[in-house]
Amino acid sequence: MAKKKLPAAKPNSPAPAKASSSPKRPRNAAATREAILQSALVAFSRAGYDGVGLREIAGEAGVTAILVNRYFGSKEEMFAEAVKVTFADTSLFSGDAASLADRVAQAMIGRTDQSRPDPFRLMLHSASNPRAAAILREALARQFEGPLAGMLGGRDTNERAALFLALVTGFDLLRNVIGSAPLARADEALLAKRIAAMLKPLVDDKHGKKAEKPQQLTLFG
Amino acid sequence: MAKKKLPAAKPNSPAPAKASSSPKRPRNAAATREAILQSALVAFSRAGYDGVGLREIAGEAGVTAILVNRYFGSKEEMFAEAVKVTFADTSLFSGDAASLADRVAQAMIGRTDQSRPDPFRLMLHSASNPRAAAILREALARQFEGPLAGMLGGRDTNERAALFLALVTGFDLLRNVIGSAPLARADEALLAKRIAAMLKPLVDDKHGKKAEKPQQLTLFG
DNA sequence: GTCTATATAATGATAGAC
DNA sequence: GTCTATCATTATATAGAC
Repeated sequence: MAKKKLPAAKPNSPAPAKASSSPKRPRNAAATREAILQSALVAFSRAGYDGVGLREIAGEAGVTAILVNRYFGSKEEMFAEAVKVTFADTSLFSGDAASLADRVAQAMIGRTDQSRPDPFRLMLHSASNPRAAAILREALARQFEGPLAGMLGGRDTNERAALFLALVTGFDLLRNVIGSAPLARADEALLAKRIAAMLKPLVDDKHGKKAEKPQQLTLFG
Repeated sequence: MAKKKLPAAKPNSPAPAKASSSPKRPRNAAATREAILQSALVAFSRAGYDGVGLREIAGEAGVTAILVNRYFGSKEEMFAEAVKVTFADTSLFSGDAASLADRVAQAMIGRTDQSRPDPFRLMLHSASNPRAAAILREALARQFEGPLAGMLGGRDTNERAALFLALVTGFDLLRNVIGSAPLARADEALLAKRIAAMLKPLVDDKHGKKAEKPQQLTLFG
């Protein structure tokens, strides 16, 4: 319906007030850029890189799609900035290492709000695009794996941090993206206990080559 | 280049031999359907539901895109069948439960071939599409969670099976889709040990409400 | 600073020729 | 049984008006 929009509705309206008090039209560049970015955070987290168009992101910010390219250069560059911002909150990995597994497990079972920016959801929804995956790989390494590895003692901290994130991400995938029934319906307290039990072998490392030089870590990812 | 294809190359060729011995043109419907399906298995595993077009799938099978709709009805119906076939191999979850964690961990670290059909890769690359996610949810529950839960004793077998698959899937995501450096470079034997250590708390269940009725499981997912 | 209008390309699906 | 040709839609990105 309305195949090409009626061309006789607004071609020569007298321009009443130059739209100086329009509800959603920021006046300066910085505010417009920020509005677009905030819209992108939510949209990419909800639908992923390929799942949302520039028109949708711009429309939610109250502007048209052209401003996305004007302020960010391209969709890919905007995505890169959105990823960086979404991965900036590392509070999930702060605190003492002893209770890390329990805290993260407890935090993960509460993440069901589909309408808020979320680094794991953003990654899961965008990983299928190779370009997006490359951006996500770097953000994951520098903003998540790195800080998390810093909390872990012992050997192979980067590898153990990555396995830690693998479970967290996989759980989010099955529960909130795929919608696995056993995880969606499970008792939350018990679920958190089981996740913590899986994470703990990573935090208090019992593996690695038992009899070796006790001081030999020079390789950092 | 070649904006609309030169229209003077082959409009009235004399049709030399009716193409009865063309290298990639199956003669009967069943063979053509199977060729398309096999092409779809590989393509969907590599690029996901949204990442591959009908023309590409058909071209790899040696036919044109119209036959996809002819034999499967729509892209979505073809995807559903491809998912079912790709999830049909449950040999990963066969054998004794005692060594399940070690066997699966060992099997996962060897899955790096991007050019073969793979249920986890297929799921990871297609989960961002809501329609594909719904199809994957059902296949995962009936063809993976179910058989795996059947191998586990004790309580909440469906939930523990889902957590088991969460780690396996998350590991595949970070290592082979995102391309996390610590997981891609890690020593494989040590990696398998750590994954098995995370899976074992699920196989030999130590959680669940300790003091309760020992016989009370009537709810099946 | 923001818009309308458009360029270019790719998608899934379909009609009809052979 | 399979094709060429085309439909309608959508995508990102850009040109130029105001």
